[in-house]
Amino acid sequence: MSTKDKILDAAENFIRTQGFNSFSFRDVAAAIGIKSASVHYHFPTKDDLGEAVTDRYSANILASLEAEGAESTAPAIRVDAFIGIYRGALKDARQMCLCGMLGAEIESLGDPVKAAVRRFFQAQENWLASFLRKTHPEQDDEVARARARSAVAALQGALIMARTMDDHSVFEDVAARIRTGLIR
Amino acid sequence: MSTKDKILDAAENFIRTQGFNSFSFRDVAAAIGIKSASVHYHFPTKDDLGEAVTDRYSANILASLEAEGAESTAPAIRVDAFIGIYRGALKDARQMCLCGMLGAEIESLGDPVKAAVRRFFQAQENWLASFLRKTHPEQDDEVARARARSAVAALQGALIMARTMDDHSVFEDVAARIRTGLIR
DNA sequence: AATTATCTATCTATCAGTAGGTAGACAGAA
DNA sequence: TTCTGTCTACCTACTGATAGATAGATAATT
Repeated sequence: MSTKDKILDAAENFIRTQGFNSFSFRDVAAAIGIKSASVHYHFPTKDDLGEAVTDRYSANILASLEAEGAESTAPAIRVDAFIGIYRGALKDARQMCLCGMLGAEIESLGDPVKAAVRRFFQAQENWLASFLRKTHPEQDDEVARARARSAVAALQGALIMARTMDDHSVFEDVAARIRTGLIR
Repeated sequence: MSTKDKILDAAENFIRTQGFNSFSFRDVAAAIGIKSASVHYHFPTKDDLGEAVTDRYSANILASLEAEGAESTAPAIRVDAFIGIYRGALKDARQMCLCGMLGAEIESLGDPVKAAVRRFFQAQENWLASFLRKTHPEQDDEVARARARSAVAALQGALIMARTMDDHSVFEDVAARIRTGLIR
């Protein structure tokens, strides 16, 4: 793996566990065995790094939804793929969604990172709303959008609560209700 | 207002807008026109300050629920009081729930703050679950708990999304669905 | 083929600024 | 006098960021 990718991996991990403002260039460098000046070589400023991590994360999520939850797949499978992305973050490494974390800290971020986080949430809402318009063509677009927003919000909040309470059942309780709410 | 209260107010504001790791003792001191050493006099460490802010916040929320949503009040009013706490944070100052922010950053916090945040979420869940057991006595306790957790999670996530998208309608869309879900 | 020049990725060393935190002086109130 | 609250002055550690050196690979020129 290239150094650039190692840096992105380490930075993503720091952001998703501790937040954007609680890690330094030195932390990232130490995590992968280089010096902080070398991190600056690949990403001149912390905002550059944050933007790159966020863009890569968004692309990965969308690609994963494309793979596991393509339009041809059955509705229940598609919903499970969507929820599974959030569950995986929690189960694999007790992490937040990258953009859930950055969204909480949004006021302390630079404009490029802010914009990248916005794009992520818009994409999540769009994916779910478009799913709902397909499975419930009789429903108003506004209703689909509201349902989509509610599901994304609940998943983000579920990650916060499950991590805080150190109890995965919090996430599962919320996920189960979202699932039936989206499939119904 | 006492200096101690001014410090708590300023710290709460910083945490709820930017997060616990993006403000300093100097920031707090400057916000209220004193020196950082004086902040240390009232709260020796940053953890002490974080714990005090969190405990005060929890007490205030519970008192407010006691006042506006006491057990004798009609269910719809009680739910509105609960949701209104979250809406107020967003509308008045575009702030997060203090514990939603700290919950996201939980891994970077000291144990006393962690514990205080946990107590808040447990109290929120308990309040809503006890409300639901009263309005739906026929329902299992586990269902009430799951419904309560889902509502709190969705409200926390709604704050993140509404702030990130700079669009209050995101919050209102989610709040409306939670409201009907809780009253039904 | 040999030489020269350029590029890439890293390093060491350093900067000015800020972090959380402390010691001790001082003024006013009890 | 003693206690309370605030101050000045300072500490060590760390922050994001930069400058300049260096080694190795690659490309261009002779």
